[in-house]
Amino acid sequence: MNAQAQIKKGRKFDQVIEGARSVFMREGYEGASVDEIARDAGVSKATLYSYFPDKQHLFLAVLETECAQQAEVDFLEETGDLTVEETLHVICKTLITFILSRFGQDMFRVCVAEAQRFPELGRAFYESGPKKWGRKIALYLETPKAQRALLIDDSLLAADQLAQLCRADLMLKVLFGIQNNPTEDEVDRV
Amino acid sequence: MNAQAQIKKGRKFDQVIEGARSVFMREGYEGASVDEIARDAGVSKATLYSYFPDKQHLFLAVLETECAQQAEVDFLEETGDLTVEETLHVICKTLITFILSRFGQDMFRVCVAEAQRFPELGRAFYESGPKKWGRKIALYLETPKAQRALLIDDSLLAADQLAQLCRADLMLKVLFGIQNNPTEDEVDRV
DNA sequence: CCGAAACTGAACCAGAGGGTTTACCATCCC
DNA sequence: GGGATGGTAAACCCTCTGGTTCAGTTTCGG
Repeated sequence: MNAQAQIKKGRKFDQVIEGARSVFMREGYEGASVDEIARDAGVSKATLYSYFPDKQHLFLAVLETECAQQAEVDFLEETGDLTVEETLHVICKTLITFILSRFGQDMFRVCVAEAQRFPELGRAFYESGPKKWGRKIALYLETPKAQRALLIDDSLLAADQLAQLCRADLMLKVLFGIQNNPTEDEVDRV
Repeated sequence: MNAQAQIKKGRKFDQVIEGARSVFMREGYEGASVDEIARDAGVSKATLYSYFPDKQHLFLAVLETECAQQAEVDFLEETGDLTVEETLHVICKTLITFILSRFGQDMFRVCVAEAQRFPELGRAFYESGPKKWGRKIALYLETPKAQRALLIDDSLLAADQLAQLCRADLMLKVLFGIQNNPTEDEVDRV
């Protein structure tokens, strides 16, 4: 009764997705060739085309699972006995680590690049990534404990801004990787 | 004696660059075909190839002029009799307007997308864009007038962060365009 | 008005692209 | 044993791509 039950079948399915993922992330949509994907996935082109009707659907399928995986990333497992400042520090560090990770970078790059060609993609990425983080952070900011320590009226906007501050050096990472500024971020913000 | 004097010659040069610009921005590097560029530029493929040895060089040339143009964007023409808060407001508004403009968006998208394939591109974009803004804002923040009103130790970092706050809704623009938050940004910041 | 330089159009090339098909193998379950 | 089912390899089709060439036209400075 599942909607996608008709599409996916066969044992090599995951191999295909994984191979496609790596090639698409490396080369972008137009840059990736189906032959290369098949080779990289250790699968024949025929098999590949038995799963997906064409390149586009394969691409979308990959991005779908990526977005789902992105949405899984979590934080705030235990925040019980930390001060508000410490908690924010943890949040920022987690976010920054994720954003600077290979996964986060590739994801971001490909989605930005192809959001034009695949309009739905932009929305899906935004929903499963930034928006989700924003909501979670906002949720924490509305906690009585946080409210007592900070004066915030629009918690969603504030959450967005906090998240954005963490990105301050995203582009710098193209050149080198630092992640020691969360401390300063915190100080400035609180 | 100029380094690039040997390369560029002929009357249709600008047409070529312009056509290439629009196609590359629309389709990305791999997505753009040379035939389409020639058509769009109102020029024959032969002419095109008389200017540039290959697609890659054409692409780089386009991006070069784009970066130069990006670096031209200016603000802070007159800041004489404005309060510090007002000045910051103006700066933010200018930055946001630029970032959300068609030009800024296309620029950003293509550079992010192709920074992998053309490593120098990422650096060039960063230098002529974000870095330049950061330095300019930092310059203002070090003004005696600003120093009197704000307590800032690392003005470059602060500038980066201010600029970054302005980007808070960049992705939202994929869906709709707002620019009424600079006011709130200011309030939070000062 | 001449001659050179710039430009054109179209034909051409080799290679690679997406996508299909065919004929053949490996399981696995009855 | 004998079909299904899922997989494979390779050849194949057709289109498009980047890139070249060339005979002929436009443009323009002197």
